[in-house]
Amino acid sequence: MPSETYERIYAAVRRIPRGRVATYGQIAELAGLEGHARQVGYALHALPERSDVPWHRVINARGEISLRRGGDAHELQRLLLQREKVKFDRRGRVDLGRFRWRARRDEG
DNA sequence: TGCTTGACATAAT
DNA sequence: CATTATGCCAAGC
Repeated sequence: MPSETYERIYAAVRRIPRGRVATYGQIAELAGLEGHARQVGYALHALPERSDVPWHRVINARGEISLRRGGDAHELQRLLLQREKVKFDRRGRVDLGRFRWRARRDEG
């Protein structure tokens, strides 16, 4: 069982609705880790691909998939997002101005 | 225990 | 909007 911090992060990621994307900063804020966006990415890194957490809906503040080359995870994320009707830019970036999910406090 | 790295964010240029 | 520099906390060695 992971640390309680991770649990909070996973819970926040699960709050992301379909067809929307959220930035690490948002997840951190929802998880109560405002300012610790790195830990969000780190938690997702430790997340198994068999997990029920929609990690693919989490991207960086630039609307780009930060995953490094050498792994297929970044491609998988793009495919998963495309299945969510999320449009990608020519440079492989998402228009946060349209697909960015506004977190809600009274929701859930 | 201490240094380096990391699925990032923000401010400055 | 892209690039560079700095800050934050946790994991890995």
